[in-house]
Amino acid sequence: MDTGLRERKKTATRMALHEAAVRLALEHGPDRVTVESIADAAEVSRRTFSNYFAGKEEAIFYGDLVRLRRLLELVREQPGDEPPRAVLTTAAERLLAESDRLDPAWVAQRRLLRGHPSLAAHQVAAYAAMERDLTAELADRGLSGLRARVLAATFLAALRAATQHWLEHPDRGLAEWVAEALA
Amino acid sequence: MDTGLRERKKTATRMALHEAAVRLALEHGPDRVTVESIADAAEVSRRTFSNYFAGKEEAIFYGDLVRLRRLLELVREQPGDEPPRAVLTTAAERLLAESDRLDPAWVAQRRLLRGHPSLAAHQVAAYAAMERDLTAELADRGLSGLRARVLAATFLAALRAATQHWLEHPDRGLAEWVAEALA
DNA sequence: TGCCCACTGGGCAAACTTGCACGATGGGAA
DNA sequence: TTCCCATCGTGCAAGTTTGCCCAGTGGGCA
Repeated sequence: MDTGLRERKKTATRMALHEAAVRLALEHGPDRVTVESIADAAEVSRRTFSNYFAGKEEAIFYGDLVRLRRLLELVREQPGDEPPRAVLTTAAERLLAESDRLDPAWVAQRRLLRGHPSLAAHQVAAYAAMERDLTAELADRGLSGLRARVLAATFLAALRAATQHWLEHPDRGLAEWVAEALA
Repeated sequence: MDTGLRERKKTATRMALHEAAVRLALEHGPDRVTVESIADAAEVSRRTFSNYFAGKEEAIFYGDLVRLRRLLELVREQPGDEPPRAVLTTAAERLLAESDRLDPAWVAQRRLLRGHPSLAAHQVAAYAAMERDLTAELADRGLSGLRARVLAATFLAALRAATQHWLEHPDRGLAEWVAEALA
């Protein structure tokens, strides 16, 4: 972490844009939100928005990107001699443990954005990028190319499915659904 | 007023620095405050502080400067054929009317800063600058150079004296003291 | 006395933001 | 269809902030 003022302000601006984008998308619906209104809400010029995000979808899904990056980090910081599947399930457990998101706003957000065509494309793209990185990480841990690819793909698919399922059946905790899906 | 984003942010930064400077001076005493601590409190670099103010005293007295500038503005916007003394007293009345400063923080601030040598010098300088501008304005209204100078000087002196007096005898309103001093 | 150290003001380059302009895109009205 | 208009992405110049620098100042201490 760079504790410099410049770096902190950039992070703050990125977060302000992300949060403004999510809030406005929830308030008015994802397609009735303009880049300009997001920039205004974040106290920043329209041009500056473009310096941070390629489009409003990217701004909306920035939270997911952070989450996925954190997951990759959790995978990487585990010892190299662990069995790959254990590494993945442990990482998933820790991710859920450190972000106890019973935050109802987050749930509402996911519910609203789910299934929205232009947004879904971006979410898929984010997962695809993560799949690449995760595959590389697993290959570094000795798996063959094919096995790494398959494991990464199925792991992320299971994660996504469990989250989706949890949104529709919040009677049990997300962690339980994830555990079941990974098994 | 320029409603542009750039201009608004500059104003916000200047105000943040001014308010941080006053707050810290009140908390820790005027000389135990460093430029760096002011900049930190305003979420800005030490270098940026220097882009706005020449020193911490200037930052502390920026509020007074704004007040004095507003007074000059109130003088200027009055019709040119008014008697000069009436112009001044009217301007003073309006200034007091629009800023009903019974704000106890402001009083505490003035009490603390009053008499502090390094600060007093700057306050005097601010009044001197205003005296110049006010003299010029009065000269534009037809007064001879000497009369303009004297009227400006006595008017500002009366204002300052009334404020000072009010700080020590807050039993009557500031407006009353000012009215009496001007008479 | 001389030395150290915190604080300051300001030069400078690099990084960042803003404002503006221009072309591209797409939806809706004539 | 064709035209209009809102929105968008992006290049560019000007304005602003940051970080690093260094020299000057003044208080405290050996």
